[in-house]
Amino acid sequence: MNFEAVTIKDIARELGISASAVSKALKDSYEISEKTKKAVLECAKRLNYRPNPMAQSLKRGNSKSLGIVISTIDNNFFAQVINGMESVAYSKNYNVIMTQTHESYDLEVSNVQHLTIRAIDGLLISLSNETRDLDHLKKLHDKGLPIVFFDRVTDEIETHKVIADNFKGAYEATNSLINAGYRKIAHITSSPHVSITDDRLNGFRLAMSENNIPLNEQFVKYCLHGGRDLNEIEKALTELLCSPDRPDALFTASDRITTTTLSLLHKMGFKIPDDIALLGFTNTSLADVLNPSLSSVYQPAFEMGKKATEMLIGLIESKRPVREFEKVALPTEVIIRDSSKPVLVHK
Amino acid sequence: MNFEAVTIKDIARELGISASAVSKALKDSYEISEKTKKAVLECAKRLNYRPNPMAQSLKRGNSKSLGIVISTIDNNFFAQVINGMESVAYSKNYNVIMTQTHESYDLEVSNVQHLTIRAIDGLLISLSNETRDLDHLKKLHDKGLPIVFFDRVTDEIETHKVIADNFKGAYEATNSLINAGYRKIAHITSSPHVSITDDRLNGFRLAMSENNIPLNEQFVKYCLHGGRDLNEIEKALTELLCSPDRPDALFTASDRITTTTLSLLHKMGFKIPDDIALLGFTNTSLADVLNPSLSSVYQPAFEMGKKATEMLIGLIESKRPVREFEKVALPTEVIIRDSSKPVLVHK
DNA sequence: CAAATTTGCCTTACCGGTTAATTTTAGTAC
DNA sequence: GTACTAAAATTAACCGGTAAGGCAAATTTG
Repeated sequence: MNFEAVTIKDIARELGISASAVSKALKDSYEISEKTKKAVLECAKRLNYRPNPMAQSLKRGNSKSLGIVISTIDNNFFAQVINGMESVAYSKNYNVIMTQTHESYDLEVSNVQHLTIRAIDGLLISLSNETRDLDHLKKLHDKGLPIVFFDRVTDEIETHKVIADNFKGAYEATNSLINAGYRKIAHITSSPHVSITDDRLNGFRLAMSENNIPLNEQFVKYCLHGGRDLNEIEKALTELLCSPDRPDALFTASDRITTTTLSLLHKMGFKIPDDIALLGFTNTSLADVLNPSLSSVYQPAFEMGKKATEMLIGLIESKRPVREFEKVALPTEVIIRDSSKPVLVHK
Repeated sequence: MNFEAVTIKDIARELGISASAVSKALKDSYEISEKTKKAVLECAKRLNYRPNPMAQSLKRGNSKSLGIVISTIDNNFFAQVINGMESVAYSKNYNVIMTQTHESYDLEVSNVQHLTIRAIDGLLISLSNETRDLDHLKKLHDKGLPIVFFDRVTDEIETHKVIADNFKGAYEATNSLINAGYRKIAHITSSPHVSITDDRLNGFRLAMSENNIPLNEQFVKYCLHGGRDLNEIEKALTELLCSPDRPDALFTASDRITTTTLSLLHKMGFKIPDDIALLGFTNTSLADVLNPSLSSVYQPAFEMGKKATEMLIGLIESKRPVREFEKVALPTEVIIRDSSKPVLVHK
């Protein structure tokens, strides 16, 4: 069942020269005469010769591929990030190998393992919601594997990082809810101890305190699996909404949580924004046509993917060890739609 | 900048035996004594030895990776397909390398080229909307590269294929519109000469003719780029809706076309379903919470990815050449929501 | 015209792992 | 002690491409 390829030896045999002459001719080496070069090039084209990448990798000690670890691809944000990564990688002649953690620490460890076994030249990773221990990554980083973190990052490993400006996005989103007249604002977020959770929560807290609105700590709900399973969001919503003093607005902290919350609110029969307003992080292009149109914090996902990949390839191809690392925060965009209409207008 | 690994030679040196003894011990060969095997295994574990996949690939002549060609990953349908592919590939120790055509024939050719240069063991492909000429794939197929088509397939190459039951999905969807009281049904679809376009159009036509509803040929609109660019859908909609005898329902043929049509109808100020009903192929999990909730034909995307990958790995690992090929059609599901409510109820 | 240099190509070793062919070692039989 | 055999390990070749080093022929130089 294999699909035999033309090798450098076939060309050598055809022209009656040695394999190394062919190799050198193909690299336009000064050691080879113009006549021979021309003959080799012609023959290579005629036989449709392609160098075997595995032989090259083995010899050179690199693989020209990048590993990507994300939670799941079926999510607008990550799909757009990968889109950006692929565009850069492809243009620089790398390919990408993607794996999903589904927010599980164990899967993250085994995926990272799997990827490094497969010989990647560098790693692009957004940590799973469950991940607390970073040993699996520290070991690789210490051994010299270039790593760039994006989205969910960590301070424990010194390398390049690309995030959205989560703090500012959350701060502005919360302010917009406050300006629209909402006061009892609840926040549904992912697992604590994840970078994006902290940043977004801090932005939320600052906006609240700057406006002198006391924050009911019961109004901050964590979803340990990042909203991967519906039940945890359902539980958070039930706790928030089936109480006498329920919030008048929800600020949700991730793509999955936001869209699932919208679905559940529908199912539970809440009118948005009359019964409760909703504003959340999401990258769905359908925000405009949701019922109601959904106010959202949009992250420049494609750019994040591009930037992270450019940084990683920079690390990989750097001649000298890199000592200075960047942490880039890309601007988010808060877009107000009907799901957080001003209170005065509709009440 | 490289990240040196433990090799079989390190183990050999450590134990004072030859490299080949180590290799054989690791494969539990009968030629090696139990004592040596135990020592090798212990040492391999201690040094955290991992065989170099490129060396193995070079020797064995395979790469344990599968190429995937899709139009774009930022699309619920394809994201779910890839999800399914990844799950199977990963469990069978393959990795997947994904590329996007963005519906361009040229990109399809260059991506396929790029993938085969990278030495894949097999190819999973959904043809681009632009693709008419299949020479680039025929050549590879003739050379023995295992290929499985999914979603957008072709009759010109004999191999396994996995599709959704597009004909039946379209037939049932159209029938449901007819049963709901709509008569002037328009169909917005992708490029002609693409398998899914034909199948869906035929299902549409059959339902119409079985119900003795004459089909206005002006009511079938093709989008040559599969809805990748907004303008072509906008043009189709304008032509359909800005005419005295305009349709009372739209049946849209793909994920992108359906969601974009919904957005545009909103923007143009049409009330759905009062002014015009909408039902289309889409895999978005947000169908329920769109405005209005969107009637849809759902495709088992995850299963499609799984099935296609199982078939491909079957081809790759088959000892004897495969002569009998399957074309599997997975059932679609038509889900009626508010965007195609019965006419009597709301008019 | 011989010596020195350049040109152009070949031989060889290597990357890391696999495996056929072969040699060494240990054990048994006579 | 010799002959024979089975067991255990080694050597060598290979996968395809790369690159250092070597060598013969052609060209330049004194």
